[in-house]
Amino acid sequence: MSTQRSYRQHCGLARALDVLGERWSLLILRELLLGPRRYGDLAADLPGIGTNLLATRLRSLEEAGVLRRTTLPAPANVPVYELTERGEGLRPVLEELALWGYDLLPAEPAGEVATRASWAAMTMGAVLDRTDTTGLEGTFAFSVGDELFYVTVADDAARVHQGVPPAAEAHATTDPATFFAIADGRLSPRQAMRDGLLVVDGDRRLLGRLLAGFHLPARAAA
Amino acid sequence: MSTQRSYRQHCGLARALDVLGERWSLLILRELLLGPRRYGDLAADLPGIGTNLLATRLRSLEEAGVLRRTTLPAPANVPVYELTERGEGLRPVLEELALWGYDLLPAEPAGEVATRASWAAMTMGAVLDRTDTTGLEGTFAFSVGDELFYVTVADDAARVHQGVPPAAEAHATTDPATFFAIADGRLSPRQAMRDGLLVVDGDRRLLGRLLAGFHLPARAAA
DNA sequence: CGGAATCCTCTTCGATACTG
DNA sequence: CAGTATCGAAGAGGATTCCG
Repeated sequence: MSTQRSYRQHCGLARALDVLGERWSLLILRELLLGPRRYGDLAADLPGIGTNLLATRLRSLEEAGVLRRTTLPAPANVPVYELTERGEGLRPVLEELALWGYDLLPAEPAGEVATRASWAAMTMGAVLDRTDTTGLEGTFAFSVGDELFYVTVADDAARVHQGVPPAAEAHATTDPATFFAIADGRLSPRQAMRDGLLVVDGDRRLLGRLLAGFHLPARAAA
Repeated sequence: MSTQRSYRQHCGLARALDVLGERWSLLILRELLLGPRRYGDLAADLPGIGTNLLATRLRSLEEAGVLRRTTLPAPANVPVYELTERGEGLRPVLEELALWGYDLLPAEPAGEVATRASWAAMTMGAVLDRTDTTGLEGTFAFSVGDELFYVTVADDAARVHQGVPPAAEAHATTDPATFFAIADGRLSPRQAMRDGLLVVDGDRRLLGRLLAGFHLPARAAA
């Protein structure tokens, strides 16, 4: 079938791009960085991809050993796609590239642009992952609109996962507008709580400390 | 002209891919990581690109502020393309991605595959850049077949540049086969010198120490 | 109903030829 | 030397249909 288009260069970068360089591939992997996902959820979170192209990309990424198709343990028993270890190895690359691109992003979403709190959270996770997190260890759940995700801070890795954690030090509930306002520093968590826009269950102090590091990057001067 | 195809997602990664995600773009930037290049040289080092596509990419990358078109100072006075600071900011991303892809590369170039010592050198530079280089500071020139490049090791940055350095601690001359054999550890520099396959001018000891760190990455087990 | 394969149109790519 | 013009081939996007 696929003629396997290739740059035909004996070079690591060219080889990486042979595998990852086609349209949508890295965005599929971005979604999987948040955890295993179902086909339909991937399609929903990648508006515009078209179901045929999603299937094609998933197949070629699976062939390349970057992701695998598997089945969630009972009682879920649903088929999902998840990163392999090789795919997980792309996390630093995708985080760096996201941070680089964040600087090119307009301050406000303009026009018909899809927005997800979890995309911002991934960028925030990249920031947190590059700072000292001692004393912040724990799990922090977020409900933002209809999105559910959580942040885990361990020894020296910070990760954002989609879904609901088994347990958490704190659970924050808010709406997207408030979430983004806090994330880029326009609103303090303290003020948001006072106004009833941010509701926190659990360890408020620790969540407050988390939010000091879990935010969008400073933007370069225009 | 170009409808500026975009993923239309308010996400750093998606934005980065809007700018860099099209075919050939990152390979053009790879070439520019080695220094300013002329249009014709880019075309020659990217076999298969097609001159129209090269022109289109250069234009859009210039518009994105990743590279600029400029003129080399007299007496050269030739037009070249070079990275902007924003483009230079992609170096860590490209190095990480190249290291990731290097692992997928077959041990031997198979079939009709272009090979350049400078591509390997870039990967080797990425390795060197991630190790401690104290005591290795200096400039080291290489002539490999018809390729000329040099490695600079400063405080804690190692870089590979195309061309001839103003001055160097040592100058190594060899053929591609010997260079690759040394680079991936199949041949010791010492042995290559004894066999007359590697000729070194200047500080042999320091060059020998450089080559201890300037090599291709260890390959993951198959 | 979720997970794809098919079909059709439009855009992009690749190769060569051509021009200032 | 540094690009632009052109054109057939391949890829992407969208809707619909098929399969379990």
